[in-house]
This record gives sequence, C-alpha cells and structure tokens, in this order.
Amino acid sequence: MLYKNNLENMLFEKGLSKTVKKGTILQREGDTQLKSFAVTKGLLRSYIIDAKGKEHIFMFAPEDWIVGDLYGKALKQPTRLFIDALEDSEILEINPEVEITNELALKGLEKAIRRAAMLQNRVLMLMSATAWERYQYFIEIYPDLYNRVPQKMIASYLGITPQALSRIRGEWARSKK
Amino acid sequence: MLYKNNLENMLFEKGLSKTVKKGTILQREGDTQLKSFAVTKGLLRSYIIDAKGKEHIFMFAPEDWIVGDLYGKALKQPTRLFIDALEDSEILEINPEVEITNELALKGLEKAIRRAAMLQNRVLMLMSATAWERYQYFIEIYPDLYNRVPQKMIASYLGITPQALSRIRGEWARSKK
DNA sequence: CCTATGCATTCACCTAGGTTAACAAATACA
DNA sequence: TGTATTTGTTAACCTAGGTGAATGCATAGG
Repeated sequence: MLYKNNLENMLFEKGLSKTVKKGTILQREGDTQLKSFAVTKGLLRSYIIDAKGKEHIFMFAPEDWIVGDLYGKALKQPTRLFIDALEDSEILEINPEVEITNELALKGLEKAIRRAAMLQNRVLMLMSATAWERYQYFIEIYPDLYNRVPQKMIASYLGITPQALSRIRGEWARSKK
Repeated sequence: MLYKNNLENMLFEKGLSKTVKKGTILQREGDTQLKSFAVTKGLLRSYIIDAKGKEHIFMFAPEDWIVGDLYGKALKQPTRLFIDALEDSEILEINPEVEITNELALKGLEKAIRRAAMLQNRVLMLMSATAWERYQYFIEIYPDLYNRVPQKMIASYLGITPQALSRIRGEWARSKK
C-alpha cells in the first residue's frame, strides 16, 4: 500500500499494514508500551473496565480513524484502555520510534487540537444531554455504525444499559408510528 | 511583568496583562472572534447554557491555567462557551495574531496533548463515576477550590444539582462522624 | 441599621434510568 | 444439521438523583 503523503510515510511503520481477526486484543489495561493504530479497513474500539467490572466504550474507530491512549502518552503512565477489533480489520501501527521534528509537530498539532475539540464536545454532551439526545449524537458522529455494531455496544458508548437503549428505541418507534 | 521564556513571550500580547473585576464576561456564546486567556491571578470559569437554559460549568481556571474554546478554534465555528471571572483576576490574553511556526508547534503540541489527556480522563469519569466519586475527583483536580467557589458551582461542574451535592456531603459527614 | 438577594440545607415528592429476570431471535460452532 | 451462546426486547421492580418549595444564614447595598 502507498501512503498519501510524507507525514504518514514517516508516522506509520512502513510495511506494517497488519491484518487482525475480529476479537484480537491489541492493547490491554496496564500496558506500558503504548500503541496507536490507524484503521484502514474494519473497526476497532477502545474501552475501559471500571472498578465494578463494567465495560465502558470510549470510542469506536472505523475506517480512517486513529485510536490510542493520549492520556497515558502525555503522562507516561500505563494505560487504562483496552483496544480490540470488532471486525476483521486492516490497521497501521503508528511508529513509536519516529522523532517528532518541528515540521511534524505543526501537522500533529492540528490533529491534537481536533482530538481535544471532539473530547470537549463529548464532555459537554455527557454533562447536559439525556439518553435519547446522546443516541442522536452517536448517530451523527458514526452514521455508518448504528447497524454495524451490536446495540449493547452503542449503549456502552452512550453510558446507558442495553435495556434502556432498547426502551428508548421502542418508544421512539411507537411515537413516530 | 516578565515572561518566563520565549514561548510565552510570543504567545501572549505583551503589556496586555489585564485586570478584570469579578463578574466580567470575557466571551459569550456566539462570539466568532475566539479568545484564550492565561490566568496569573484570580479565577475564571467557562460554561455553556443548554437548551433548557441550564448552566453547565466546563472548567475552572485558577492561577496558571488557560481557558479557551478549542472546539470552536479547531472547527472555526462560533463558540458555545461563555467565559467569565469568578474573582477579581489578572489575565493575559493569548495573541491571536501570532503565527504558529514549526518551533512553536512543537511546544504547543505537548500542551494540546496534555489538554486532550485531561479531557479523555473527564469523559471516562463522566461515563463511569457516581456523583460522590465525581466530587472526589473534583477535589483532586482543584484542591484549592473547594472552599473558594460556591457549592452550586461545584455541583454544576460535576453535572448534578446543588441539592444532590448537599445531600451527598451531608451523608458523608454523618457516615464519617 | 434595615431590607433584598443569593446561598446552603432539608424535605416531600417524581422520574429516568438501573437491575433482575424471562423469553425470543439471531449467530456461532461442533 | 443441531446445540449453545450471544443478542434484543419486555416487564416488574428499585434507586440515585432531579424538582419545587420552605427555612435559616450570610452578605451587599441603600
């Protein structure tokens, strides 16, 4: 595969276009050697498991998305995030060895700000939106995913139970007739 | 005032160390000319007002913090965030004219990633923590703020009502005796 | 000094969403 | 193909936290 430009050429390990089977775990909680992945085909997700053993999906990464633990990276701490494949996928591992030159930084800065922006929005959403509004939001962000991942995972992403999501969808279908 | 290093020297408008009175609104929803502020003394906050007219505090910015709307900046959109002063404060406005050179980007990248990391953590917290756990978290992040801002603002930051916070604090005091 | 406004607390409710469980449908797998 | 596991749905209950209102205190401004 050929890369679009020099930036990507440098950031990704050439030739490391891995194919991973559905269910493969690429990173687990506690890992210290943090990895980031760019998805070229398929679907990854990252999630945490809380103190009560419950899974919370932090993000989905379909084609053209990047997953990784910025928090662990910034603070040089072991990660809390698991990353696994929800579908057979084709991914590029981001090269951890590449030195961040000034030139790379400028391009990376834009991406980092964009990522922060997305997160800011998600925080505002989580603070003020009802379950139903969150569902709408999910559909906006991932328009092609709502019939591609199981409902219980959507629920986990929204921070509600699968039953609540089912209830909401039922009410919606009924009200709209 | 003297700046610590060249980066700050460039980023902040020299001589623009403004003093603002408690209550001053520095930015409002809908503003298109987005501003960021570094707080050298006092306390700012940023918040949104949702569809139902309810205030949600997005962040506090005591001494040495920076506030601004990354989301609006990244997407070149009018902001949803208000920024105002909770105390008489001394602030530096970040120069919007400064051109981001490669060298600046490298230093900015670290800050941006750190900001994203903080937000990532907040998202995980909002998805999995109870009101009480959030309160603990608030105290960790802003140890000097919990008797400096009114409870109702802490509640707004946590995403709960002042009554709920009062109830929780009451139970805690009682249980611990 | 008096009055007004804002804040914290408490109480009696209400409600969105969680929990548990049963069952049906879909999917995986042997 | 048949069996087992995973999913989605529904329903009966439970609970954390919201709402609204009353009360007491503190602070601000005249």
